[in-house]
Amino acid sequence: MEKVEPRTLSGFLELLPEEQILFNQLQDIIRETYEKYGFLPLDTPVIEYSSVLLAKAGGETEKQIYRFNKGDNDLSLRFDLTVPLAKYVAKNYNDLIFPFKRYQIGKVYRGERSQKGRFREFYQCDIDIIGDNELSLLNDAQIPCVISEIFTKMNIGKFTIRINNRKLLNGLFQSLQVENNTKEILREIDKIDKIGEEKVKENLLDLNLSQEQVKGVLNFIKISGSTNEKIEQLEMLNIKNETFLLGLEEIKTVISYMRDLGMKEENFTIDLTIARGLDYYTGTVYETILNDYPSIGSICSGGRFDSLAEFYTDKKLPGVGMSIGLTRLFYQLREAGIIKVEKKTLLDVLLISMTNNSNYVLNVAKQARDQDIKVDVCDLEKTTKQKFKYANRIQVPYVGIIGEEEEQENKISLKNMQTGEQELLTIEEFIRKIKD
RNA sequence: GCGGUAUUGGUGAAGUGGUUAACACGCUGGUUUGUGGCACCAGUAUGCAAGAGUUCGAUCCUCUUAUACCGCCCCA
Repeated sequence: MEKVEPRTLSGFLELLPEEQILFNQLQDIIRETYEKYGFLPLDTPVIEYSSVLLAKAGGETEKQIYRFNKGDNDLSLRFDLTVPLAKYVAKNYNDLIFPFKRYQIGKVYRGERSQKGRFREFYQCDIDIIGDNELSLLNDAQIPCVISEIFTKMNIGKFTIRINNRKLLNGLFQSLQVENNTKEILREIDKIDKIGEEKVKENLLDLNLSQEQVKGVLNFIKISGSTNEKIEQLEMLNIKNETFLLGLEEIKTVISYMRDLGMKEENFTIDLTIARGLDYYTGTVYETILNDYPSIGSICSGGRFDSLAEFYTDKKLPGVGMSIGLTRLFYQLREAGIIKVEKKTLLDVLLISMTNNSNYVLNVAKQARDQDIKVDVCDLEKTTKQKFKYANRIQVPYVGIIGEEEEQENKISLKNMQTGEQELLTIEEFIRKIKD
């Protein structure tokens, strides 16, 4: 029979079991930490009506979205978790308690040209806090604390959450009177780390900015020093623009709250060049990098928006959130050797029977499982050598050997596969030993 | 959407216009049917991405297609 070649679409990540175990460990840290801070779980469909997903979308989104027809329905795969959240909040407004804090871990889809570390299907792990009409800046401060705790727990080295406020940039643009092509300017600012100051200057001039305007922009994004020094310099710019001053107040407040929340100084910084979100965010914006691996890029980003669901409802629903791109993070961490596969099995113990008598060994398995021990029984008809070979391959920490002798005495020989030590234990002793 | 480079077993790969496509890892079996890892032995690509062409002869040269990777674009 003609066989079909088993292959996976480009840009879709598929892992081996031992890799998936590692991936899930990271995901568990994220989920547990989100829950610890009071975020509620949410799951929404992968497929939505195109009209819902594309309510606000512009050109690029439409190009990247997976869109198809089924019958008369025009459907799309979700490309992020924020738009479905907006729909959800608008739809369930009357049943939700505000501020609504939700987390969502799920796959999203983007029909981009896939490259190494860039996926078409990937996990996003979002937290967002949605207010009804208003939302305290305390939330802007709590979000990076959650993220900081997660990356600390993951033990992936030093990281920095870069913080900025879009009002600073918008206010600056207003004061410089360069408001018509802010989007392009933001894009250039975002590139400064990559292409350097000179090139940015050139590009800005190409955007028809005057020498003076370029100078104004560069003076702003070149501000450096400690967090407090940066704030000082921002104040010294003496920009008398309402938006700018509001942004400055906001970022000062947020940072003050963050310090009160115990956020370590080394884990955050003001970075006036981050301009992510382009036209999406309206206040605080965040981006996170690993200090030792800047080339990995941002592993987590987000920000504040004034009105989450304006395309679905007249209600004003300000929100703030952040998203970890887990698939990319996992892939990059593994590529860089920061995380390594350790376990090939989740089992605590594998039972190996030396006899053909199934009754006793299966009963031991049942008793162990009742005590929440992860246990499996090796296929009975295999040879002893094959059974041990299997145990060795899956790297199970313990093997429970059960033969005639053990069966008669109601015991089990527990072998530590690392040290090779073996001892004859009662079932109770065996269970106690595995549990600690 | 636009460029560049590549494609040899399950994996990492060497190699040449002309007999059996190196080596290593992995896997399977055996030496060893109440004890794995180590060692030794044996097995493991009718084929060099697919198709067409040039040639007495192509994995090697040419073209087309597919796929992958690297840039650009973009990244809510």
